[in-house]
Amino acid sequence: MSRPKAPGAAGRKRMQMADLARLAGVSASTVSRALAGSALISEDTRARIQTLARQFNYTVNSVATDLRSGVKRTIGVVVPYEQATRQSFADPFLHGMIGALADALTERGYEMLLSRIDADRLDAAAALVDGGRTAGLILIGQWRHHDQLNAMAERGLPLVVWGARLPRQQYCTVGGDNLLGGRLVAEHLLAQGRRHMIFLGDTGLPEVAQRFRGFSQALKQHGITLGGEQRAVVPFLAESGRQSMLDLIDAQPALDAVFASSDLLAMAAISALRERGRRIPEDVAVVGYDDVELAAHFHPPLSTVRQPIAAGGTAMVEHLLALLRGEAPARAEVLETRLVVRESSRATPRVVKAR
Amino acid sequence: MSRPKAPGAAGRKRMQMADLARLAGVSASTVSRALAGSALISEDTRARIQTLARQFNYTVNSVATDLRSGVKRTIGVVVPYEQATRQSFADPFLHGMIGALADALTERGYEMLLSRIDADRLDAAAALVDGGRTAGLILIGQWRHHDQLNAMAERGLPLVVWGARLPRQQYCTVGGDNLLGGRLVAEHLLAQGRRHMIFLGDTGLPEVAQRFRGFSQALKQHGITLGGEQRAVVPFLAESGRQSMLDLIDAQPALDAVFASSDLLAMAAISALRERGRRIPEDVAVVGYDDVELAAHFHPPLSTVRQPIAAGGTAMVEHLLALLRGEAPARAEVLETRLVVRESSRATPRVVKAR
DNA sequence: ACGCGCATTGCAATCGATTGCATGAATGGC
DNA sequence: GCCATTCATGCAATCGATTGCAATGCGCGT
Repeated sequence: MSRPKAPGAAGRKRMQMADLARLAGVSASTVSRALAGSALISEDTRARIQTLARQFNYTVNSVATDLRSGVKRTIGVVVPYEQATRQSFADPFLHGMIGALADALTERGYEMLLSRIDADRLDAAAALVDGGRTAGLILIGQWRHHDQLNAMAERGLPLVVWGARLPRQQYCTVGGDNLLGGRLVAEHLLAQGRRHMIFLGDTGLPEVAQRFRGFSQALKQHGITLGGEQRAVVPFLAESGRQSMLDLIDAQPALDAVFASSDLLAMAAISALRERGRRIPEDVAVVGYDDVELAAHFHPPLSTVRQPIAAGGTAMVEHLLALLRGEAPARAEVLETRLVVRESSRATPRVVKAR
Repeated sequence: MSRPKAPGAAGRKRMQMADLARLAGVSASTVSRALAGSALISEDTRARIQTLARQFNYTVNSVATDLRSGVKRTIGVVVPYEQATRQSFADPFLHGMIGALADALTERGYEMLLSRIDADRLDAAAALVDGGRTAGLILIGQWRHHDQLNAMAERGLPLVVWGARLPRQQYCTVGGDNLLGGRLVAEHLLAQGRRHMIFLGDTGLPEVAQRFRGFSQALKQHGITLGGEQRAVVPFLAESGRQSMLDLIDAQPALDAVFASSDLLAMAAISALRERGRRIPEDVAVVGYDDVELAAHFHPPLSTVRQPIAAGGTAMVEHLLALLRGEAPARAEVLETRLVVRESSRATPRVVKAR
């Protein structure tokens, strides 16, 4: 007797295993095994039950399954955001990363719970695992709280983090070679004859700090020292990047190269440079970081440091699943990192000024 | 007796309510009520238990809670992808939308399960609800399967879709006014003296079809008819956009305006136009759609049709929660849609040719 | 001193599945 | 034709919480 369902309301009761069992004239155990594809069930019973299930739109309640079986097929992907700047989903890099993780998880039969948390309380993410909702965590970025991440890992929380390799690190990271990335950019810009460099990015974040270190160390080897005034600490936001760049141009009219720690910042910087009448790359060379999809279609096409995002997503998922299998945690995986040179930093039609 | 935990392994058993009850010297019922903030529990018992819970990193197992209480605090956000083109996360618009949804859901105490599905089997998303994992669904885009969405809604599935208002629609949509958007672009381009227009986008998708209709209808009112050769059916992918644009330029050298159905396509088109030596906007005006963050920082800054993404995210969540409360479903909400004119289509320094 | 009411707390059933073990039917060996 | 196997299925306990109802203890009025 199918009672008339309330018009459009959620009044309809969902069918459950016992109902299907009744329909099939078997016990719930049999239905459970049949749908799980157990070898204990005869071929025709299984077929009959599966057909019935499809007919009635029945799907096993995975909440109950998870509870009983104890295995979870959901992974928490955590995107921190800074309270102050509301910075978070702004950067296209993040977008690519989430897509890569979604792919990797889906392929392996896992679901993805996407969660935003305050970047100052990374450890709040632990509630997703403590509360039994997810089997493990993937955190995008270390932000300013290496210590919190270490504490979580020491507590035995299955955790993989996108970011930089750091001293005394207890958790597993996957990331690019930021030191190398910075160095490559420095060498490239030097080879183009640039001398007055600017660095754009928040060096309070480990990855950015390493990019800066690689950059400035390589410059120093060539006799160029980067002072504090050649560096603007800006969050990964287009508008801040543009504003900082405008200030820097006014303060240092001689600048002839900019290394931005993300493509978004690089594009914003280019926008600002144009406002001040600088030509790219003739007057100023600009290099970004990440090689997001749009970088190639920007004008001028953006030189940038490429990190293999898809491979990164896969690596993070693999490391996490290994952790969940109880394998010993890898400390850090460093992915291939290389410079992609496009128009925004190519050639220097302008004569290099004597120093 | 805390057994020594296997080094870094997942061997550690999670604490549960009964354990905490033992520690506090009360029953599990009391712990449950105390943590839920029930008025039945005395103030000091509650405080004692809550302190204890914090001390031991105890978090109520929400899988068990959901099962028993029947209320779910998780919403499925579904991002379809086209098998053929692997198109999905590519468009920055999507990125903004996911961010807006994450914000809206988090604010209201819901979690977000992000799921990718085949755009040809939108109804596969129903498994998230049928399987009890999520309370309802938010689908981004109607793609080519209005019928599947109707069937899901008729089945009583709590569902809200981002997209266009369509005839005989049984489900709730939230979206911009695509017809108006298309018309605004047409009128703007005409006002700039443009006459040879090109439309870029996959008109197999309802939203794009409406943008095209608004665009071509407005043109027709001004005596301009858009033939099939003035329209390229391309997916939302940068590389396809660029390639189609190159072909169009070669086939129709006289073109002086391009309306792309997404900012990503517009940027790719600009990139292609430049390759062929066309100046933007002097030779060709380009207008995009969405007003993604980068549009303003592109070169030249991109004219585009703006849809309020954050408001859209909030609206979708509100409609879905209303559905879950059993309220009568709204059929469609159409958001404010307006043209943002920037450099890419501004002015026409070139003398308008006599017709 | 007794009974009543109120404020707390515990017992036990329940949510919807999974799974070890027991059971019953069919088959095969001798 | 009877017992030992094998195969398929059912019973009942269980996962970790929530919640209606019963029980306890206490204060207080009379």
